[in-house]
Amino acid sequence: MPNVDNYDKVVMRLAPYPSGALHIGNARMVILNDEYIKKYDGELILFFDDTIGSSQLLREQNPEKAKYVLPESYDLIKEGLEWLDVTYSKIYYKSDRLQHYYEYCESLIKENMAYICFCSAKDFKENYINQKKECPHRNHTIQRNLEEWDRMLGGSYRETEAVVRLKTGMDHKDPALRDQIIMRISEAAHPRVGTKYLVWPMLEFSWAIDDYLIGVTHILRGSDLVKEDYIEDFIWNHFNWKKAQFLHYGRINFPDMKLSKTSARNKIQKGEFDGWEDPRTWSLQSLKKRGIRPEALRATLLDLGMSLSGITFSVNWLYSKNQNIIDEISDRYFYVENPVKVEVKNVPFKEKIAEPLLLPTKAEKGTRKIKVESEEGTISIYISQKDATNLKETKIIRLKDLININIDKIDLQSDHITANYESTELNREYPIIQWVPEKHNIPVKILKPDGTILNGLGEVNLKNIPMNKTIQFERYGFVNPIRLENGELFCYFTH
RNA sequence: GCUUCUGUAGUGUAGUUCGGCCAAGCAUAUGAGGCUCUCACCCUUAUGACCCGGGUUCAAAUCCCGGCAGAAGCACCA
Repeated sequence: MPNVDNYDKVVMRLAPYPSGALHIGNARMVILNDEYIKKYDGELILFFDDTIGSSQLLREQNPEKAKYVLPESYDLIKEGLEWLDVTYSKIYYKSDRLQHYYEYCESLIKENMAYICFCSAKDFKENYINQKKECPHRNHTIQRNLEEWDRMLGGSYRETEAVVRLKTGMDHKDPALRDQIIMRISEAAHPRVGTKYLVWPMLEFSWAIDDYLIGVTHILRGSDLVKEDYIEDFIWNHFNWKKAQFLHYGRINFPDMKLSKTSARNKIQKGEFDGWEDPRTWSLQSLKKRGIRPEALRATLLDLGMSLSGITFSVNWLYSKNQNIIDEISDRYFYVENPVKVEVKNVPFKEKIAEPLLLPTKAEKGTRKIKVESEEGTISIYISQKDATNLKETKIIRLKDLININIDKIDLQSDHITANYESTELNREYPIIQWVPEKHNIPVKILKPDGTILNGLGEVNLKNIPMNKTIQFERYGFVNPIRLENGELFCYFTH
């Protein structure tokens, strides 16, 4: 990190916009900040970037697209940070600090660095930005601008009728930086301060003020915000303030994941998603529910580093890191999806207890017991549909830790298979599959990351497992048990 | 279109500051083999990259120039 020595102490800030729970993409910003703070023994500030968001007009005309503060997200964000094990020294709210922005905005007007503009957005872009011309309002006197500023604050103008523009220069070579708006009017209500304020700052302006006031030394932001550096720097230069350092990281694309707090919010409101824990939100809350370890997410994000190039994120990186952690602590159980019944005849015992290891890599953890009983020399068990479709008549397979059976007849139409007892000893020639007794088992539902729910049966020992501790269904994958209700186990699929 | 940034194996990253130790490391993915009463884990092994073209130099992934490709910004969003 550059220029650490220019400052007594490294101070950085997390600046989430509270429009929903933090998701896997936001976590990169959080983790990188946290790692730098730890490395340089600095201070981390949580600064809710809760300005007003979209105007009242947009909220009415296009509520789907509108961006606004969601009251519950303040807590959702804190919860996510806690899960990530990120601590901060203090909390600020932008919505508490409007007076600061007003004060410095007025200074800029007084010093002829800003003016009140009455152009519409379209007009300004087409006639002035694109043609590098100054709009008529730009040359109003300071006195006039101050009067109009008072009228803006006093409510004489409605939304979109007046804005404050910074005089960065209409001939600036970068069209993105020509006389940017720094303050605008919003009639929308804010969850924390209601309609107390009518005039709200734009992101870059508010940060120019706050980063200075709260003493931030290093600012980490995505490459989508590089132009904001210019505005902050412009204002710091003008006030002759000590500057913070900017650091950037590139954008990540998340194919097959819709990573948008706004979009998640809409789907939750419509009832399409089951709250912020729905795996399709990819929120930190949902990852926790799935049994993803925060250390795995941290390591994955850290692997990406500060690279400026656009990255296509592969969720397998996360799964792989997570598996390294949970594989050696997740107990194993039998689970059969879309069960198909198998009747095994001519078994030479009345009852037999299979004793598979809870965790093969740690045999000292012991075994679990699965009992099967025969009636008139026949036992009934279930296997998964997937395994059933791979069976062939007269072929021998092994029911893991139990017996070998010789397939007799396969009738997948009626989900019924018959077989004959073959032998008991392990023989590696035979394919090994998992099974569940017909008499003692437990229904299991699994919620997949795409929102689908799958049904199956699990071994009876699942009735006595702790919730929220990942387990592995052998030859299937890892799941996180969420609740045992009405004799049914409900799990989130991990990976 | 204008502005800025970035280009190392399928994917991501290390190395680029101060050229040589990089015929390029690591992770993940994939193939093969081993271990195992899971097609998990673990072990062994294989595959696979410096965007292109010039230039400087004894020497370039690293410096310079020119292409090309990708990303971001050009909102009264953050």
